[in-house]
Amino acid sequence: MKTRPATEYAILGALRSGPKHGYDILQLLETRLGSTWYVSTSQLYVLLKKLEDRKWLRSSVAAQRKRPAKRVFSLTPEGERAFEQWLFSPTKHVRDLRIEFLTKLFFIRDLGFSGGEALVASQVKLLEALKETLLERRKRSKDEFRELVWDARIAGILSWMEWLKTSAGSFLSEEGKTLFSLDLDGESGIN
Amino acid sequence: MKTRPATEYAILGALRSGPKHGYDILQLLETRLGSTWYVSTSQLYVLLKKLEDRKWLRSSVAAQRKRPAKRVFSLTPEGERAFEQWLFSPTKHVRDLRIEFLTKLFFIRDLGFSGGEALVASQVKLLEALKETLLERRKRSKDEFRELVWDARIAGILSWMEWLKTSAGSFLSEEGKTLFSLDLDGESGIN
DNA sequence: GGATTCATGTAAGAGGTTACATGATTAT
DNA sequence: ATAATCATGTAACCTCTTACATGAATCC
Repeated sequence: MKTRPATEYAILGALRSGPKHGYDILQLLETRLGSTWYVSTSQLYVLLKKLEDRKWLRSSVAAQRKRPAKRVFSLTPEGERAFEQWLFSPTKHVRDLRIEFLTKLFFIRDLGFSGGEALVASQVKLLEALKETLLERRKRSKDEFRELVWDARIAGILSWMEWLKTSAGSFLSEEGKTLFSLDLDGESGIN
Repeated sequence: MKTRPATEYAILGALRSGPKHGYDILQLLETRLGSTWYVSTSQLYVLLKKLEDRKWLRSSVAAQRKRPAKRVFSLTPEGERAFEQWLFSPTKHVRDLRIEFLTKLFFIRDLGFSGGEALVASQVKLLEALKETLLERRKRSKDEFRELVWDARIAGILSWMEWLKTSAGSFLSEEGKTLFSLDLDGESGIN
């Protein structure tokens, strides 16, 4: 199963709070997500077309007296489902945390969803498991270069786990709209 | 100044220890760099052609009695210069540490270069400076999401700095380095 | 007789960037 | 007047992946 590129979900997320036209989406992603997620204007319109073909979006043209016509996009029920499924899934790869996971957290809070803590918890669990397999492999590694590689990856994972438990936790708990529990997992007292 | 994709430098690195043909390069990168750097067979031949066009490589066809002809590639002086310039430059972006920087360290040790410690030191310096600017920006950040983003990036940088000072340091200083020995005559040494 | 190793490539496609192309309105 | 904002797109190109294509030699 090939997962769709994350950029498309950012667009879905922008539309989750109501129908918007292309330029609007651009503004929203730029001002709110900032440097975390840059979508070029060209790419945006290409992706909007693609998402409409896939029936996750539909559009209607809104004529304006003084401006070029706008194409207003809105989520279809399928699109909404796809977005929420993406939103609450932890990322499989560590490299996707930096952009993709951050964006998930953004939308969860921005759109007023609950379930952020659960997402963080499942991401921690996933990283915990990954860390274990890497530690295993590190033990078995034949040469020093491999060890160096595993060390780097493991260090990165630990850093993200720490971040998830502290920064991400408090980001979600601020505002107090959902119950905050840092009781993330049973078996890892290790740091 | 657009930097060349790092994959090409891995190929140059493989050839730095002596002329090789495509299949050989593939084997070498696979067995030595392993999962750190995967180059598909198709990509390899495309890149070899590109590098030859760029005059960083030259090739000659070596006929074999019992096998299909091999095209043996070797570094030109320009190629060698380009490789060494790449080899001793720290990576500008944190995301490139995972693959590109690791590979630099591999080649420095594998080829018996000195100057690894200096590279590590300059990479640390670069990250240190980056950390400072990020800390500055974090202070100025208007919303909590931006703070979260900066926190993640800063944590990642700190993790890498720690790794550079410990793991990378001991990797370079350890004895039993494989000093490269050239095997210049064509098909003798292999299998 | 069938799988694996040796050995080299082409072609299509996915996902993205940069450049190009258009044009009206509004703010300075 | 001219720059910025609003508003939409196409085309070319880059890097990498996957699939396709070929074929002899050797190992089991």
